[in-house]
Amino acid sequence: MRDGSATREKINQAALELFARKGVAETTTRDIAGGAGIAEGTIYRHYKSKDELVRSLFLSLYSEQGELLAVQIRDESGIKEQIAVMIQLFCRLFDENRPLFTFLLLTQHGQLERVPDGIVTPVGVIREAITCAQAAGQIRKGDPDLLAAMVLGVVVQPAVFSVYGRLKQPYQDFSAELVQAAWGVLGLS
Amino acid sequence: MRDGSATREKINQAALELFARKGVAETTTRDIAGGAGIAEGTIYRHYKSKDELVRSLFLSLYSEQGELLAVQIRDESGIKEQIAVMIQLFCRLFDENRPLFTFLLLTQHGQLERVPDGIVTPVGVIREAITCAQAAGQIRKGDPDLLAAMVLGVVVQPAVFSVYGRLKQPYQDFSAELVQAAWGVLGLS
Amino acid sequence: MRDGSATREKINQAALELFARKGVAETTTRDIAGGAGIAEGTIYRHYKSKDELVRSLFLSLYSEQGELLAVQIRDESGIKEQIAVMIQLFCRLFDENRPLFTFLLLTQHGQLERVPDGIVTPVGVIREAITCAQAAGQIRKGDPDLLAAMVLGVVVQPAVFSVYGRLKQPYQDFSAELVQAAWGVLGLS
Amino acid sequence: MRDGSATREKINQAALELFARKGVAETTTRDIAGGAGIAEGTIYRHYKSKDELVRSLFLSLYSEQGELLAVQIRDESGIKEQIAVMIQLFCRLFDENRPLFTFLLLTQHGQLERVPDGIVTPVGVIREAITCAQAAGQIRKGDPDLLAAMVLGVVVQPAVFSVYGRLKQPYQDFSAELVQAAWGVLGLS
DNA sequence: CATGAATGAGAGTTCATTCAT
DNA sequence: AATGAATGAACTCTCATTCAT
Repeated sequence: MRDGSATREKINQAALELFARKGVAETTTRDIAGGAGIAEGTIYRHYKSKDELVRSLFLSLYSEQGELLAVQIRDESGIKEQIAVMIQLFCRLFDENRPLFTFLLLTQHGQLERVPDGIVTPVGVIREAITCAQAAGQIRKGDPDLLAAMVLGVVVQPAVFSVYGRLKQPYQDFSAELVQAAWGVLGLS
Repeated sequence: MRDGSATREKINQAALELFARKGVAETTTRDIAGGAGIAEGTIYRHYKSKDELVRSLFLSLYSEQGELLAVQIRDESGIKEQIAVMIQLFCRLFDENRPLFTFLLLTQHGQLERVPDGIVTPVGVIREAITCAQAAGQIRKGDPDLLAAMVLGVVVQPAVFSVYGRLKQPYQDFSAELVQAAWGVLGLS
Repeated sequence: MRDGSATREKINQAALELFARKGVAETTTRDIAGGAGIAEGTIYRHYKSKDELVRSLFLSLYSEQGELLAVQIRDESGIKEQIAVMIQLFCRLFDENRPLFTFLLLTQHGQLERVPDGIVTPVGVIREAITCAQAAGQIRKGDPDLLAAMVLGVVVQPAVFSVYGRLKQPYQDFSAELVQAAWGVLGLS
Repeated sequence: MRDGSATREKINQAALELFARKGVAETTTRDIAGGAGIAEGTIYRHYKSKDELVRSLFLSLYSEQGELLAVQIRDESGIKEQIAVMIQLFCRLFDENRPLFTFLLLTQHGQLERVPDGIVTPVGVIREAITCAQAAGQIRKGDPDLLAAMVLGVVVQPAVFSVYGRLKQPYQDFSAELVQAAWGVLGLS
């Protein structure tokens, strides 16, 4: 903490919050510096550019979510339970840190194209679980990328609506319905 | 040419294509003028600002999609068929005009918040169909906004992945699977 | 009036009113066309440029005032009476057409430099009257340009204050005081 | 140089000189930056807009002149002496810094309307002196605003003519005549 | 490591002017 | 003579980035 990593964390926090609230293009480096309580130039001691800050923030948070999901389902063997715990986790995390998910949702465009290989992503984890379940005969065959996308869509689109105020309750209230629907997508129960 | 509607259309076409390819913030008014083959100042005879161009374009295209869906399901009475024809229509339109959907998908953030009331939107149409089906006892009760969001997600998220190259086939190839999944979301067969 | 001079007059009226209210630089050709109820391009059938419109308007109105003053004092022989009638005339015209004087007052900067020779101007008329009075021994010697400027200042500066709201009564109320003061400037009674 | 006050001063100097020479509307921010030897963007670290630069410059210089006058007449008790020293001071300052007065004279239109209360202005000082003199019975009754305006006009209008080349001598040459005329306005000797 | 004044390329926008109708 | 859509040069202003302190 002597080495300035506290400063970096302040930058990340301020940037995340501002990006979620105003959008990336609409947030200036001055905004970020102001929010973090530091000088504008200081940002450039920690990131080569604003763009790198955005990418770094996105990638670390995106893969962090992937890893949380991965850990969560490690001990579950059935796809039904895996889907359920993933969705419950997502709902809880979403309610606990909306700026984070707002940021991920609205930054995915422009970032998804350049996610490097060999990173654990939420989609990757879902896709993996689906592939395993297919191998185990738990669910029907079919393009696992498509299935993963559809499952993700079931969970993410209501979250988008929640962010934009069309759905007003805590996201966890929808947990059971979301699980049910995701199962439906995969033809379960 | 006596009226400027041809010019306005050229602006719309160029803007749509550029917004889809590079993003809104990354597209300059100079880019648009160049793409449309007109002078930069001419944009401002048709739109008060770049922002108004974006909003106007989004709203007209967004509601146009809504109306196409509405027309398509008018003569269908069962929710299953309605879902099916909507998805088939979406798949076909998506393949026929990717820039349009790319634009809508990546511009929704920042625009959805300010969709005026009294406009026909894709979500509105889906929601309406779901409400009717619930009233008719065709599907289970439950928050129609949530159900509509989930159905939308099933169709839209794979489209996003398609736009970003994670799904490479023509979107119509997924048509049957998408219909199946959407039914599953609603608990239909 | 068949020949478009009515249109020219509409342009002049609208321009005068707008220039007085908003200033020359702040008034656009679009404003003028709108105010005159004509198309923007039409202005250019009557004036080569906005600048020429301003200059033409200024010069014709400025010299018109000069001529009105000249006519008014033609039959007066004493400087005291001449000063008095000029000021009374100015006060009346000012109250009757404030936009005109507002325009002249705020456009003089930038126009006075290029008043062509051989034109009758208010200052010229005052200067002439002073020179005559000096020749006739009615007032003391002294630079007639300076004397004319001072007399003009006595009348014009309160008018400026009136335009900007620091003096609120009708300008004619000040008539007697202004005459008295102008006489005082010239050392009369 | 650690604080930017030297830069601000360079901007003020360059702007004043250019505004006086070419007019405010005709002076671009590029001109100012060029004149000050700085980058165009630097102006905006010191002023929110060109308009604010103009207003700030006008107000500070205008009130500065007012304060110089106020200080000058503080120890004079008779209105005659006060008028005399004010005019002598004005003449000297005018000759020493023509751009400053040219700027004030041609910017007053558009700025005078928005002079905030509680600021010392040249007119205010003159008006105050007149009011006192009236109270002391030194000069005749009458609207002090009008009297102040007339006295100001006597001094300012020749200055305008001087700026536009109609009066060519140093302004101090007129000092005695101006004093005499100003006294005449007030009915003194 | 942190600062913040300065930079300068380039953005969005304005508007006097033109010209085909 | 009148129109008004189109022009394009030039404007004001923004902001990611640099660098002397």
